Amino acid sequence: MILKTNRKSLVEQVAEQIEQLIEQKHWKVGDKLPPEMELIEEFDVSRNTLREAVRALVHAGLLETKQGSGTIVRSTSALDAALKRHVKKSTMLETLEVRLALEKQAAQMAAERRTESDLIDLEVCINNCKEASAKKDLEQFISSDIQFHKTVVAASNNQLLIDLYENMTEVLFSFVQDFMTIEPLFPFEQGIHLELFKAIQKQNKESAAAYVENDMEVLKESIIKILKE
Amino acid sequence: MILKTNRKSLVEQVAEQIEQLIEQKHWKVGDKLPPEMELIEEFDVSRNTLREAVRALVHAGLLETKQGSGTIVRSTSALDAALKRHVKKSTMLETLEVRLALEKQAAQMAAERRTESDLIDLEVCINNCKEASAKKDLEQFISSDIQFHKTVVAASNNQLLIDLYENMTEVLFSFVQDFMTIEPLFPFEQGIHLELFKAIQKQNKESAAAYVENDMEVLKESIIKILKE
DNA sequence: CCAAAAAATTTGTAGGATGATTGGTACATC
DNA sequence: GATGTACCAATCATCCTACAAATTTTTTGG
Repeated sequence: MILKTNRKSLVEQVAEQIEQLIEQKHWKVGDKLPPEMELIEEFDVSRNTLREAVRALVHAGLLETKQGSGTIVRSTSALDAALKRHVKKSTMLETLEVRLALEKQAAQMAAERRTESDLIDLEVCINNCKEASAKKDLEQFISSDIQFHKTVVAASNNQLLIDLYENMTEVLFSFVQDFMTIEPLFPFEQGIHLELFKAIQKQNKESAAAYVENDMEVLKESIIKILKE
Repeated sequence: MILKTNRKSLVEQVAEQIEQLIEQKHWKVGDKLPPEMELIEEFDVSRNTLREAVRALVHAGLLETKQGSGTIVRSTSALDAALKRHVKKSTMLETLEVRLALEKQAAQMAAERRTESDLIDLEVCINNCKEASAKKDLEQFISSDIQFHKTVVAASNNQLLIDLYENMTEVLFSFVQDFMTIEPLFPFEQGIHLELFKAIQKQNKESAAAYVENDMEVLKESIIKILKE
C-alpha cells in the first residue's frame, strides 16, 4: 500500500483554518474578517498565500471581499453555493421533484422518530399559518408555510437531509416568488398541514408520505400552469 | 435606481472562463493545462490573478496542481467535491437514508417515463449481474449492481436527481467497500433486480417504490450489522 | 453643524525573485 | 544491458515590493 503524501500546501492549510474558524462561529455570518495585513501576521504567511486562501473561499461562497472595505462572511457552508450553482442549470420541475423525494422520505422518518417537542414545533407553525391566513398576510403565510415544511424535515433528525432540503426549498422559492401568487393555495395548504401533522402524530408513515406527495402534486400543477403563461 | 456595479473581479472572470473551457470539454478530465506562463499570456493577466483563479478551482475540486509537474483537470463539476466534503461530516446511515429517498423517487419516475431503450439498458445490467454471480466475481457483481441502480435513476430523466444520486452512491461505497463482503446479498439483490425491472416495465409506480424500499432496508440492516462489529 | 476635500485603510492587480518538486537525460558503474 | 547517480529543465509554491482602485475615516473650510 502506497501512503499518500500528506503534505498539504500552505494555501490549503490557511483556507482550512479559516473555514474552521467560520464553522466554529469564531467569525459569524455578516462579520468582517480582520484586514489582510493582520491575517498575514496571524497565520504567518505571505500576502499571496493568504489571498489565494481567501480567494478559494470566496469562490466557494463562504466569503465575500469588497475592495476598499473588507472581507465578510457570507455563509457557513460551501454546499449552499455549489448546490445553487448546479441547480441553476436544472429546470424548476427537476428541482421540485428532488425536493419531493427528500420531503417524502423526511415525512416518513419524522412519523417514525418525532418527539413531543417536534409536535409542539409543528403546532406553532400551523398556528402561525392560520394567523397569517386570517390576516390575509401573504408574506407571513409563505414564510410560515416554508417553516412548517422545514420543521417536518427537521423532525427526520437527518442533518444531511435537512441541509439538502433547505437548499432545494430556497432555490425553488427564489425562482417562483417573483411571479407567483399562492393565494388560491391558502385553504389547500392549511388542510395539508393539519392532515400531515396528524399522520406524524399518529406515527403513520404511509399516510404522511401520501400527504406530502399530494401536496407536491398540487404545487407542481400550479407551477406548470404558471410556466405555460 | 442605483445600478449594481456589474464589474466582476478579474480573478472571477478568469476562473469562470477556465470553468467553461472545462465544461465545454476543451480541457477534459485528466488533461494537463498549459503552464502558468502560457495561461498568463492567453488571459492577459498577472501571475497573481491567474494563480488566484486556478487556486479557487483547485479548492472547488475541479483542478489539481502538482508542483514541478503541472495542473490537471480532476472533475467537471464542483458539486462533487462540495457534496463529498459535506457528506463526510454525516454518518453513513444518514447518507443511506438520503440515497433511499432519491432512488425511491427515481424508481417511481422511471416507472412512469421509462422508454424501450431504458428497458434494454436495464436488461443488460441484469445480465451482467447474473454473469458475475455465476462466475462468483464479487468485484464485477458490485460494479454491475451499482450500474443497475444508476440505470434505474437515469431512467427518471431528471439530471439533478441523477447527479445527486451518483454522489451519494459513490461516497457510500467508498465508505463500505473496504470491509464489506456483499456475498450473502447475491441472491437477494438478484431477486430485487428482476422484480424492480418488472415493475418499471409494467409502469407500476407503487410496486417499484416498494421494491427499492425493501432493497434499501436490507442494505441498511447489513450496514448496521457491520458497524456493530 | 455641514459638506467638500484630503488622508488613511483595504482589497485588486502587476511583476519579479527564489525555493521546492517533478520528470527526464546522460553518464558512470556493475 | 541493467541500475543507480548526478544533473538539468520545466513547473508550481511562496515571498516580496509596488502601485491602482474602492471605500471609509478624518480633516478642513465655510
